[in-house]
Amino acid sequence: MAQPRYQRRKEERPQEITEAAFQAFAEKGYAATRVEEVAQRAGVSKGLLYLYFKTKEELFKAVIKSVVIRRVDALVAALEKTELSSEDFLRGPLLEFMKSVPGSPVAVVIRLMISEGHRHPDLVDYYWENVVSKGLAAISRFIDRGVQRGEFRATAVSELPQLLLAPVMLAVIWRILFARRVLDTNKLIATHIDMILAYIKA
Amino acid sequence: MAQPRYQRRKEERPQEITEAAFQAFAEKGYAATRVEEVAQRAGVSKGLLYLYFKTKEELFKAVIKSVVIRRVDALVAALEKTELSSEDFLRGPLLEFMKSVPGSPVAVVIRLMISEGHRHPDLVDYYWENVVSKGLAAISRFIDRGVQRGEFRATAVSELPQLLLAPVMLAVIWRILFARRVLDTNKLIATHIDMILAYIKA
DNA sequence: TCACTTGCTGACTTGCCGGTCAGTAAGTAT
DNA sequence: ATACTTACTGACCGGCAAGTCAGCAAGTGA
Repeated sequence: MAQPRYQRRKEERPQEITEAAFQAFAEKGYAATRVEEVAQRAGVSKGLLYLYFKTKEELFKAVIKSVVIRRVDALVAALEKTELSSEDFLRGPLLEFMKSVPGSPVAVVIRLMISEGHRHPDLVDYYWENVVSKGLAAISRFIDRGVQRGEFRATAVSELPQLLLAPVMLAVIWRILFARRVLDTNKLIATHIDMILAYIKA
Repeated sequence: MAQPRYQRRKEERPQEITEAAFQAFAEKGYAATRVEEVAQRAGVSKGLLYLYFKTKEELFKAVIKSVVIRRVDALVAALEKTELSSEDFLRGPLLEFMKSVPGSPVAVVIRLMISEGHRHPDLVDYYWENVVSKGLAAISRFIDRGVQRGEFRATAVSELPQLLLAPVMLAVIWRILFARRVLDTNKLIATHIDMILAYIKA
């Protein structure tokens, strides 16, 4: 016996803490989550948390970044490198990606950004540069490529890639607000893609 | 001289206070707004505020309800009573309505609901029953009417009225997060309506 | 095994903010 | 005028949660 009261794990702590924080923020939002609770979930004392993160706000930023970083690049790469026809790509990989968002950590991040973005403008900038603008630009290029290949006709969609993502946004919000009310978000998104294609196909 | 220090205005106070609260919540969000600040904006002491609203939470609910109540019924009525062709109605009054949302108090309410909804489930229910479900049902009926009249073909849009509103949602979120980055939300919404029509027209 | 470094703990401090209430003065009735 | 009601004020209280720090003990190396 004489279980040691704790183990030293300098390397792993930050990730363990951000993961615990993500869980907590996802459930309660940022403002309503106590730092002490994050520490508990991470199996750590509050004091230690403050060794790794100077303030609660810094912890918040770390959480957002940890979720965001991986996600987008995969999508962008897929958009650039696919050898499918544009239509097949929209109906395949992109559709799957879009359907996955509302149930993913990204949805949590969106909620946090909407609630707390105001007070973290530098974080909004970061999110903009590393996620939103990259993603939108890649979609724009993808559409343009379709136009050049003669698969699509020239439409306003090229300059408004947001149009593609609109139902994803709605689905995310829906899940946040009305989790209990039924909405077939998959069908919503699939129908929307169908509609887009009907509109832009040459 | 001898300005009286205050005037008694029993009748007007509640509205004055909810209006001040709306402003404050719009700028800072609910959690970050101090009751004292709301009182100041309303030109009133904190104590008086607590005479009219039992708690900060009750004030919050009053604010949401005051914004929401008027709005939807007008839309629903317009959807039922219009004598325009379905296409003209979509391209006219409905488009105008949709374009107006991102800059209206409704956008603020949406933000507040997303941030704080979790902790006010009864408010979410209220919002659902009095706004969302009513509005969506009216749109569904409108589409169905178009189908019956032979203006539209039968599509999944009847069961997914959310599809129509998706770009409005995105525009609202965009304004909240990326106010400074340009997005022609009017064009976004107009193009979307165009697309919907191309998809469902008989 | 003993001296030493440092990851880690948890009780404490501090300041803020929702909510209270004793007192004050604006309006009213007589 | 004068007595009375009540809308309104603002100093105060209590609790809560962010952030601190003196001390403790897990690991390390000789």
